[in-house]
Amino acid sequence: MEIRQMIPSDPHISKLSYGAALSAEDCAELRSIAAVTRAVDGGIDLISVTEKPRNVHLVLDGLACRYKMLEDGRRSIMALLVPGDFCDMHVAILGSMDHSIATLTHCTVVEIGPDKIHDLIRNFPDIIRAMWWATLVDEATLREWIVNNSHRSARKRIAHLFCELYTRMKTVGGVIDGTFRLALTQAVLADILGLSLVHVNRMIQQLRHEGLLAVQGAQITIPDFPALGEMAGFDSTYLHLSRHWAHG
Amino acid sequence: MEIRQMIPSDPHISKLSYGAALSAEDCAELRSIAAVTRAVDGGIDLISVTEKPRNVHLVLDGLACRYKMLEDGRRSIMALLVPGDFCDMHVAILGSMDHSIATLTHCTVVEIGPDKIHDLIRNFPDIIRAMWWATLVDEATLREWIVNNSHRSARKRIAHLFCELYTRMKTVGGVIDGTFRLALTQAVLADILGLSLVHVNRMIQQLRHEGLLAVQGAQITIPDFPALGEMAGFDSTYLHLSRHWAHG
DNA sequence: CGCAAGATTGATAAAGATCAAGCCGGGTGG
DNA sequence: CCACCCGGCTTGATCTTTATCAATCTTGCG
Repeated sequence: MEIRQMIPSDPHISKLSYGAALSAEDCAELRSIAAVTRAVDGGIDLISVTEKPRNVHLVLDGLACRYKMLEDGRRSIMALLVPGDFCDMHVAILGSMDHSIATLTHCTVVEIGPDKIHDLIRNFPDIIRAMWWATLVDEATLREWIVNNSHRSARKRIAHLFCELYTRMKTVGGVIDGTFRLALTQAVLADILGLSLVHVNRMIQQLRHEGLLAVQGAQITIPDFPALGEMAGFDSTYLHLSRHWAHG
Repeated sequence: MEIRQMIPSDPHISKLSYGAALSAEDCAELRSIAAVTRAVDGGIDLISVTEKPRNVHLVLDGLACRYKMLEDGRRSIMALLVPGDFCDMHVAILGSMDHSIATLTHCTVVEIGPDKIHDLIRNFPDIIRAMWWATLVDEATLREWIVNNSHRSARKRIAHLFCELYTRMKTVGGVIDGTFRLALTQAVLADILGLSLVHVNRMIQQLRHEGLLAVQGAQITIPDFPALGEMAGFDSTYLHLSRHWAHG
């Protein structure tokens, strides 16, 4: 049986609730923000290099990424945006983009204008606080990707990425029985991890044979998450999911 | 002849002036902040993992880094802090550190308490704006490090790092005749770049023999910066040094 | 003088890239 | 309905890059 839809309708609310204690009004506001969506095909730039960024983006469904092209035509992916992820909260301070953001699959996104942000700042401080938290988690994730891509073997690198995605999907309610949906081709994995497509393929097969990973199309299953995490040296601290604000 | 001191006394002012138009009062305030310094030996943690961060740090002299230790005892360095760099502007929002910050050499640092930050927010909006700019540049630098460490050969990786450091040192007035001082051991370079010490050594020698780089102790000379940049695929856009705010 | 930190060298092994096919499934146009 | 085409996955053979191991060298300094 294939699971068609696993992401709840308000992934951003699930996610932000880890960053601040959101009231019923906050949630209502966040729901209303997500009322007007835009459908975008896969492989489309949401913002591209040199462009002057205007809106904050929110991914509600699908998969997008931050990337740069190298001199020789290869693509380097520096971040994945899964449902519930915001981006460019702040970027009005910088004059221009130094990278592009593109959809990898068909996506449902929300564009939030500067007016709305100012409204939030004035009237919904906890939402803003949660959005800052999300930004800081993104930064921590960048650091962990540096560690992963610089110092781990191909095998661990792949395993670590899947552990991260599993955990992130879980926070937006996208994991059922160790299974989640994410249309990651092996070519995309190669661009993320700085490995060749062929090598990614072989390492994934190895993980499959060891029973640590199961992939069928876009459906990814991690049968024994602790085992995979142990193998990869995965420590979720950097995702800051502890809701520390609740204790104080 | 060896150049002893090349960093001007207020590197943070030089740097922040790229992030916002600072008034004479802003500069005076920044100078007074840097009046009370702390001397720290090399190899000391300024903040370590799991600690609850309190103060914002500013490096006035020396070299520090963000790092994590891996399971197997290796060290992964995710960021270098050179004179003029702030860190943890924000981090009060997060409950705990997910990495450590340590000095690599003897450093002169400033610790800025929450009270001072609140004072700045109330009375020096341009300083705050510039500090946000610095934070966003740090984030952009993390992204470029992912690209560098994931997709470039050892040779280019090293060259690219030196191009970045040259450029960053230049913005704080630390470059004279293509020469700057930075006490980077080859072991530290290995931890930054995810390469073995031996391989770093050989590649640096290669760059030296090609006349692209000269290293004598802590003194680093880049005789032909455009040539090195060209070779490494270095594009300084991500450092956001254009002073866009000046045109508008 | 002798030590320690850092740089260098040579020999060998392993991880991963590259090249070149082949395969599989789903969509499409005749 | 079927041939074929294309994107994505798989395989095998071979080549490069980089790691590892084990010394040795250099230099500043107590």
